[in-house]
Amino acid sequence: MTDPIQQQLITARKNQILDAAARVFATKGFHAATIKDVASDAGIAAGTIYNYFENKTALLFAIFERMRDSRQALTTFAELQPDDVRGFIRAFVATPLMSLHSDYLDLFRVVISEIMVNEELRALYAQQIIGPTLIIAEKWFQTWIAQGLIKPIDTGLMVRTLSSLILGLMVQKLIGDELLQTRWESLPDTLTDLIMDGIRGET
Amino acid sequence: MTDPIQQQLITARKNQILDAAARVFATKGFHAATIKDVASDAGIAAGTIYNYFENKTALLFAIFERMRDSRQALTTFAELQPDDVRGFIRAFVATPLMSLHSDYLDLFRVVISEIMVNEELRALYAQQIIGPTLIIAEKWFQTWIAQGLIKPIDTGLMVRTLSSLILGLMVQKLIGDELLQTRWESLPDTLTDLIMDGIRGET
Amino acid sequence: MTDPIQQQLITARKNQILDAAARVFATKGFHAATIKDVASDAGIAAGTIYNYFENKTALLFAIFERMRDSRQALTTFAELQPDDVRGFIRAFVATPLMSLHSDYLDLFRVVISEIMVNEELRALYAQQIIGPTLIIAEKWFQTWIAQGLIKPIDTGLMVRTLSSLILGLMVQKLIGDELLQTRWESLPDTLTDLIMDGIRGET
Amino acid sequence: MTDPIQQQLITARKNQILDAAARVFATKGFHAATIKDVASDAGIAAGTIYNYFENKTALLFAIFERMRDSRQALTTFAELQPDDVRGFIRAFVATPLMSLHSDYLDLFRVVISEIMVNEELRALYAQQIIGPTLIIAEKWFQTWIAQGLIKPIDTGLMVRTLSSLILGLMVQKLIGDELLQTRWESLPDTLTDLIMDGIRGET
DNA sequence: CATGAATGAGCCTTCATTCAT
DNA sequence: CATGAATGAAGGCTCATTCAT
Repeated sequence: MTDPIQQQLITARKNQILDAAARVFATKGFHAATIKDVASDAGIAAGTIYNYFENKTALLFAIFERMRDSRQALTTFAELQPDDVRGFIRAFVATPLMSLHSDYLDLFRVVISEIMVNEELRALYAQQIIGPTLIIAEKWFQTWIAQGLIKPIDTGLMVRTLSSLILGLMVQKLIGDELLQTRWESLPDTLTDLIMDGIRGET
Repeated sequence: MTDPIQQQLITARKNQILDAAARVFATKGFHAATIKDVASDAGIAAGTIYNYFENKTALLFAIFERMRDSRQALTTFAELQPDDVRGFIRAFVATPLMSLHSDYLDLFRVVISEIMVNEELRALYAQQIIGPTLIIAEKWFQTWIAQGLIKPIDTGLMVRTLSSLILGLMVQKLIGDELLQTRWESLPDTLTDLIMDGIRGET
Repeated sequence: MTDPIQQQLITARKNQILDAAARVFATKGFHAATIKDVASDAGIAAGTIYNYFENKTALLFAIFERMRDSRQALTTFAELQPDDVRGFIRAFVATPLMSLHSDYLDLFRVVISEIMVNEELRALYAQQIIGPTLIIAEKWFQTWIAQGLIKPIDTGLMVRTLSSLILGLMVQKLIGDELLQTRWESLPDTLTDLIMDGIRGET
Repeated sequence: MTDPIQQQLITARKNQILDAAARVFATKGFHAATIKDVASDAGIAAGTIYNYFENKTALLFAIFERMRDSRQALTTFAELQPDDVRGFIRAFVATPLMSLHSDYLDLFRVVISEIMVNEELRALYAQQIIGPTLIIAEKWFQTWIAQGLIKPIDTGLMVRTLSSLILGLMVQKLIGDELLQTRWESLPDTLTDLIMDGIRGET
């Protein structure tokens, strides 16, 4: 049961299956992909998958969790100066944007697609990914306002606007916007400028 | 063949079917919905649907086209003053946001979900909805820059940022963000302020 | 919906399927029989069965109901004289025994087998077949006791003994007892004698 | 090979497995029970079962054989007086009826169910359990008739009637007849009276 | 001999689509 | 053009059985 070597084997096999599932889902989409597709890609028998995952949906959820974990690993703003508004904003924007590797692109597409439609997955996404980020960010904004570093804006709407902006850019990139894809690297700076100062010409 | 009365009947029947399909898809999702579900909701036989639409996917595409048309109808900025930057931005943001009625919410959810996964639908969305909007908006921004009304920003990235912001807010609302849902009405003004002037405190 | 011709067609198709199911179940047993077996035997596609029956188990239940109905049709003792104890007993015994045609033999085997194991079917059998018979019979016995026609026995146990005897004979015949099969016709008389007078030699 | 200690170990392990199988089969039924269920209940691995039994069906057969053996152990009428007709009948009836403990109830249910459907098991039951009993009983009846202790009835039908009565009562008890369950203890006497003297009132 | 992961045949069921009426 | 019964391909999932360790 708790044999560490067994656990490693189990984890390895799970990852093998999830890697295959991620590839297949990304290629064909979740609904079009079959368990046999995943099994073939993983080089195992279809039935074996059910020794490690409850059902097809569980594969999607596990993939989702892996994405969440890999994302949380990135979301560390520890080294930032507390009053460095611009630095924080840039990091806040750049971190998720840069995590959207070309490897993850198609997988993210599938997960987002299912999030829209699957209530349970949607709740997970809201609670485990969006939620914590919003709370952390909102505290920073409140601090800055108290310090007079930024205008006294509605922090709740502000953090949602920021995260929506990021999410929307990702989705639009996924949709195939060429300019976004070629200029993706320059987004953090451009966005930070916009958020800090807006577009209005100085008068 | 091209008997106008026949055409009207055909159009009416198509709309009857699409109305039903929109309701059913919105309720159960595209994949979970069956042709019989749609037929029942429309009060007709399942076979009849195939007299008007090629297959199930065609229903989704037709629904998509209706959404596109209704959206294009809204996107008229004719009455705006050419130099009213703030007015344009506000309209540009408010129009799609306000079109996300509660009626359309779930349907939009389904369509977005499929757009992510269906390449053909995705191309349509990019070309027919996002594309024209971006082109129009970009021209305005270029004009304003020429007039010195706004900073000399990268207009391509700018319009994509704006439309992504809108799209992202819609998606995040769909995901179930409560604050966004209750404060939805105040978004246009808040966003316009942000876009125009940013968050930085005046020094 | 309530079109009588439609109803007839539906009933005919249901019977066609049930006939096939009865044959196949009788031959291979319920669990070993597949839906495709039934469909092939009925000369239709597998999917068609699901237009008429919920699932495989529903087929068994419907078969059970047909047997119940055909059995109830036989269970009429109206023409008997109220004080004809021997006549009643003989009819009570003979009716079910004689209904066990060779056609029904294997089917009855399957149904009994499932009744043992399927709680819902068991409840149906107890309530709809055994129960009513016991109640009717018990009233007759009580009348006869009141009239002094038979000994003051425990009527509850008596009617259960009788119906168990019948059931047991059927089961034992199904098990393949050759003597029972060849002498089946003489059972009613033999049993009636036994029940009336026992085996003890007159002293 | 024929090491006696090895044999004991093998027998013990077989019994361990059969005990578990009996419990699991009785609880879930033969078809619903899985080999893993049995293995879990026995506290061993699924594969181990196949070191002792050919396949799943073999478990059922072995259980059946154990029931047969335990039953034969009971069926000893040695101590009865050869002319004690009533005593013999009572023992003949009481022995199997009383062997239907609540422990065995559900197991018997499963075995009977499979006997109905499995031809091989059915043959075993007929030859090894019913058959010998009938032969023994028939000889007694013939003796009694020769002695004038009972009427000159058809002994073949008679013994089958008796054993069917017992079998039928068991089945009906299994089906859930409440009165039979509460009055089960009084059956031997009641049945013996019935068989000996019938129900007809003395004239 | 014990283990239990791997296997893969096979089943029930769904449902988009067709077509005779 | 409407109907809806019939179709049958396809998929998720189970589980008895095997066999390398």
